Amino acid sequence: MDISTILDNIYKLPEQSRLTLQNNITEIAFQKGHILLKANKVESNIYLIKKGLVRAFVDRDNEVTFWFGKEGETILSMKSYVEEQPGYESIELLEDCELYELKTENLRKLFEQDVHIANWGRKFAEKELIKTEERLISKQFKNASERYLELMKDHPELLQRVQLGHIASYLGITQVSLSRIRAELK
Amino acid sequence: MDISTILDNIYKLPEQSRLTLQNNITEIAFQKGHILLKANKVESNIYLIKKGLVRAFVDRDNEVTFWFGKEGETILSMKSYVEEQPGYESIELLEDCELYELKTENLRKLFEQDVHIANWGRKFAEKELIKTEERLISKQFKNASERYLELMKDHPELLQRVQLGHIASYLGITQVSLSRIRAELK
DNA sequence: GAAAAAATTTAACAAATGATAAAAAATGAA
DNA sequence: TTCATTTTTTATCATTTGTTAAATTTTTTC
Repeated sequence: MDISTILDNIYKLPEQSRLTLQNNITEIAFQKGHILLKANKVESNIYLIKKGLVRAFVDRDNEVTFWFGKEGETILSMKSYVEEQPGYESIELLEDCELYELKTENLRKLFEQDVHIANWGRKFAEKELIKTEERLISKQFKNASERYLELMKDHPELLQRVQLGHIASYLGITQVSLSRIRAELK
Repeated sequence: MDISTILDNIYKLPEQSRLTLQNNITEIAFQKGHILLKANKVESNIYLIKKGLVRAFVDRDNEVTFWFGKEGETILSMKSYVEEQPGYESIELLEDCELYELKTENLRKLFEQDVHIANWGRKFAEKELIKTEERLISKQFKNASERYLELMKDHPELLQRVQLGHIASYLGITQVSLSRIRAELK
């Protein structure tokens, strides 16, 4: 996926501002299995996914996947990006990935200098917020089986690309529970 | 709570920008029980809470409370604010409230005109996003009893100000389960 | 302050999900 | 392909949470 398409999908920027932003972006590739961002670390880059698939997870007693990112989506440590604090999430590449890299520091400067880029950053946060809020509500309204069906409907390709252990974790259940749910649906 | 304090707590604005924003804000009061925002309606205002307490809820078969707002916090229909689409949430006043009112339309114009206000809007969304993401992760990591203890620790005053049915709903459990949890903790 | 209404707790049983272990299936490496 | 490893499913039993109904407590209204 082309960088200008990705940027425009978040918020349509005037040509000049888009080029300014693009000038701060470089391309980089990593292999499946690579840990791109590490928990408890202030991360200094954000990434836009040109190609590939990643997951964000938190690791306490058990490992909980709470986000999947695919083509067009943005990878960042939210705490690092927003508060310049160590984040709670790690990012693992589930496939070989081609990424666009952008230094948080540069982005912060652009936010101060260019009203359009500031609004691009605002729209990005707002759209992520809506997605997160919808997931929270879904979690509160629906049982595991309904959430699984919802995921199948909204993101069927994830089931092809991600192993079920991660899907189960994302849905907030154990892998055993997910297997049971899948068996009941047959 | 003073309007300039509320605005500055989100993001410290230069004097001039803060005054511009304040010039678009009026004060208004409503009584406990008033429904401030209605689901499935494009809302044209956002509110900052000077005094009082509100809840956001979604109403399908059952009613689910997914947010409480108190002094200093911002009330809005996220979908209306972000996408100018009908929202899924209603807002009910749990106490008599004094509010600061701001027209979404005016705010949108200010976002285009003033880079500081655009960044204020960005910070607002980013901070809400972190809070929502933390709740989602808490929901995935912790059982009901742990989430209750966490709420007691982080927002003890809510338990004084909100009836337990709403708290239970916020925690994603039934009121009966919450009663059981509270009994076990004694 | 008494009666009515609303909120909270308790109890009993049902359903959903978790934990552990083992079996089966799928994937990857030699 | 074949063997080893990883992933997924199945089975059993334990725990958590839900459902319904009734009892109790608190709040509101007259």
